[in-house]
Amino acid sequence: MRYSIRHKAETRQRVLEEAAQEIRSKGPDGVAVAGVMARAGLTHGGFYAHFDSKEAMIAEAIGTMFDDARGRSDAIEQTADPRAALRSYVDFYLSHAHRDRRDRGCPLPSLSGDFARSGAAQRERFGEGVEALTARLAKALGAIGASDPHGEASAMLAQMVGAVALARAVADPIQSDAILADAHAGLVRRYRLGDA
Amino acid sequence: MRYSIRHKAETRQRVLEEAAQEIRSKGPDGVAVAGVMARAGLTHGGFYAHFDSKEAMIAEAIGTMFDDARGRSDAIEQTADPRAALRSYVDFYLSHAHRDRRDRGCPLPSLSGDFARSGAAQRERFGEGVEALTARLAKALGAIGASDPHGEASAMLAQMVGAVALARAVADPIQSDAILADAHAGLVRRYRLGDA
DNA sequence: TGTACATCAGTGAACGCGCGTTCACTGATGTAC
DNA sequence: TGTACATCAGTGAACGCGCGTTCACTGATGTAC
Repeated sequence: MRYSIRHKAETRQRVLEEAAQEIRSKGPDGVAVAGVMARAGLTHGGFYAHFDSKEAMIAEAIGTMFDDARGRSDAIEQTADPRAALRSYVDFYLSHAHRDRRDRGCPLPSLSGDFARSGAAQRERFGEGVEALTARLAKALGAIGASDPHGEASAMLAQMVGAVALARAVADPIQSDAILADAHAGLVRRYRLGDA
Repeated sequence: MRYSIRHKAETRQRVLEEAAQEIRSKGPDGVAVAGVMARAGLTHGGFYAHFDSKEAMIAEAIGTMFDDARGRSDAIEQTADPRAALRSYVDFYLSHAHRDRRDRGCPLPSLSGDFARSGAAQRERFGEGVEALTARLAKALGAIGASDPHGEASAMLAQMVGAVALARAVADPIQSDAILADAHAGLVRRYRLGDA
């Protein structure tokens, strides 16, 4: 064996992370194998030593994106006060920073349109990501006394995803800010997250 | 002059309508000039007699899509009872039929991700479409006594757009149905649209 | 310890295909006589 | 009214480019002696 056992795995992971960023900022169709490899400091020819196809890499990169998202939503479970946990997640999700950094944030608002058109494998992973996030929100909503925690978590997530998706797509910054603020106000009022 | 004066304009309109459908089902990057022309019963060579470029055609087709959407939301203003109008629009928007027919429905859930990545001209048109629809919902919400009609309309639209976008992207039909139902239940409860 | 060998991650040229765009040509039909 | 002509929407072959994929090759380094 030439390189250390971990060497290949590390390269692969680096490629996946670059891919995950590019997918979020350019969409799955917008990423080019050669571009992702170049960002990882490699040439495109080596790609197939790591992945069977571009499509297979995209499917795996979805996993990487949701791992990132999971990291951010960990705080929901780790914060003792569920109301404060929800408030801080909603604050983050509907923030200008989250809207403006497509390459870093939650994959749901950027990519639901693209994945609606893609293959079953990718859509299954996407569905698992949606469910995982919904379950975390549901736990917190249950803790503050929601009568249908999972259903309300699902509706809450839809509202945040839709608001960020629309806020990113409109050209006018005032309109965009208002879309985020309106969704934020609605959620804070509905779940009494104010001053939490 | 060879063909009647209207002949060319009619052809152009036919091409735009086919393009609007293809954009919604395949995304702007997924549409091919040759494919759209073939659907309109033409060969690809004639395309440039009608449009300067593929991009120019996409920009115009966005207008066509919002014209379609405007047609569907006309009912909100034309129905006498605002609560019934809202209920029927929410029913339509969160229906299985709307989820399953991407090529016909509202362009917001399918395309917000794509337009977040596109040029200013296209995003401006998109923003106008969002605002027009929000204003219609706001009028009805105002009529049923909402305290901040425009803000609540914006939050309501975000929730519907997010729910349809997610419902289209997940693979599992049970999960997908649940996402629509949860958003629907939330809106009906919040605005007392039950049995309207 | 030092040296030869084997491995295989990574290189870079090449191929094929799809697609946007161009262009010389066609032929249906409105107009002029 | 009928006929020749001019126009131009539409045709279809061709071109160039980007990109996914393949493949023969390289060279850094772990292992065996």
